[in-house]
Amino acid sequence: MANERKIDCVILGLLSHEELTGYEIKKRMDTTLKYFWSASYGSIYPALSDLVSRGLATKREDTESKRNKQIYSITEEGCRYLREWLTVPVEKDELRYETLLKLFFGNEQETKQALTHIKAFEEKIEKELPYLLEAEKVLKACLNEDAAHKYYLLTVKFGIKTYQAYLEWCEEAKKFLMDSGA
Amino acid sequence: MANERKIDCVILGLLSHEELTGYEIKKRMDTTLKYFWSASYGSIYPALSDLVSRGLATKREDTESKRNKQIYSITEEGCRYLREWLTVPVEKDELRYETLLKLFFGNEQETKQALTHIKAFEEKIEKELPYLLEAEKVLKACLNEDAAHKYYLLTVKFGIKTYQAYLEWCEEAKKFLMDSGA
DNA sequence: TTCATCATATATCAAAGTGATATATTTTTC
DNA sequence: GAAAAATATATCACTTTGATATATGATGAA
Repeated sequence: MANERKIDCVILGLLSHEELTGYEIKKRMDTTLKYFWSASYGSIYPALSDLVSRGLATKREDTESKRNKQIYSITEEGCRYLREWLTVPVEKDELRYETLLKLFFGNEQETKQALTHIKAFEEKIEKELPYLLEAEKVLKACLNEDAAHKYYLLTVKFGIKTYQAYLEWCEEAKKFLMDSGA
Repeated sequence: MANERKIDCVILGLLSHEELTGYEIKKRMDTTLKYFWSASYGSIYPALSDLVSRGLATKREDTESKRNKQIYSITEEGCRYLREWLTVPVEKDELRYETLLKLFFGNEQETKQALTHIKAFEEKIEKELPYLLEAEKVLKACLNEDAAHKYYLLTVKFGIKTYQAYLEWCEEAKKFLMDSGA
């Protein structure tokens, strides 16, 4: 258990809670996991085939719906693999903010440009924060319904804390740039 | 100017301030830019060759040192390219925290495991925060020496703000998990 | 002084992952 | 009933990582 592909672990993590199609997995990525992880179709579909061939998941065709649905489930072996991965220490937490990159090289540009990037960042965060706050409310209300909710709430709280810190920084950064002579 | 490779832009950004070798560029990545960007040798060296062939940078052999040093400089064309990129809106700010992923799937594990991951995260942040605080002090002291320092300080302040938010979250998360019955 | 270790320096490559695109069907909306 | 949106799978060129190989200069301890 040294070099696990992250995509395998995320998919198994999602499947450990419910059966899903590739499309639904992508949706989870773009909503629930969005604030701390992402994945593309180009990694999800091949990974699903691979998981099946390795016996970590199984696939069945959906007969009820009219759609060409491939429903994936985790196997016992898959559960073991996931559990094992969860015990291994975290390898990497990575932040890759183009906003900070453009700001860092800002001496090449006008103060105005820097302010534009900061404002765009601020707006994006302000737009997303309400969803996190709503999620917090919902999760707090149904904390006892599922043991997993406790952990979901923790990741949501992480998002809220950092987003609030971002907004504070935006305020200070704007003030700093405007004071220091635009 | 739609699809710029990020690696080209970071390298040009660094070269816009000083001449550098590939090795030195990697060092900048691992120290100064570390908190919001990263890059590997496997992308830096090919990108440097490519930048030269596109006329955005020039290469000269270092004759003074005994080492096999290839020193790269930005060209006028490269400066234009960089300036142009800096004006284009940010495409993506991405956070990819394995810690949160393992926490999110934590219902599969013991509370103890979750606490272990949180503590490891906390320790890592606590270890790195002093460097950011030191950088802040240094930059504040020599703010007027270089126009770029203003922007460096902003990115450092971003790091400090978020790291402090992380530490607050760690405290709360640990308390929450221990209270909710370990 | 010599030997090991560390830092400097460049280069390459398999593997992982992205982002875009193609295709087709069902469901919703106007 | 036509158009638009959502569901669903699949593929591929391209970017980047992470590991590894190779070699030499600098440092310091024995």
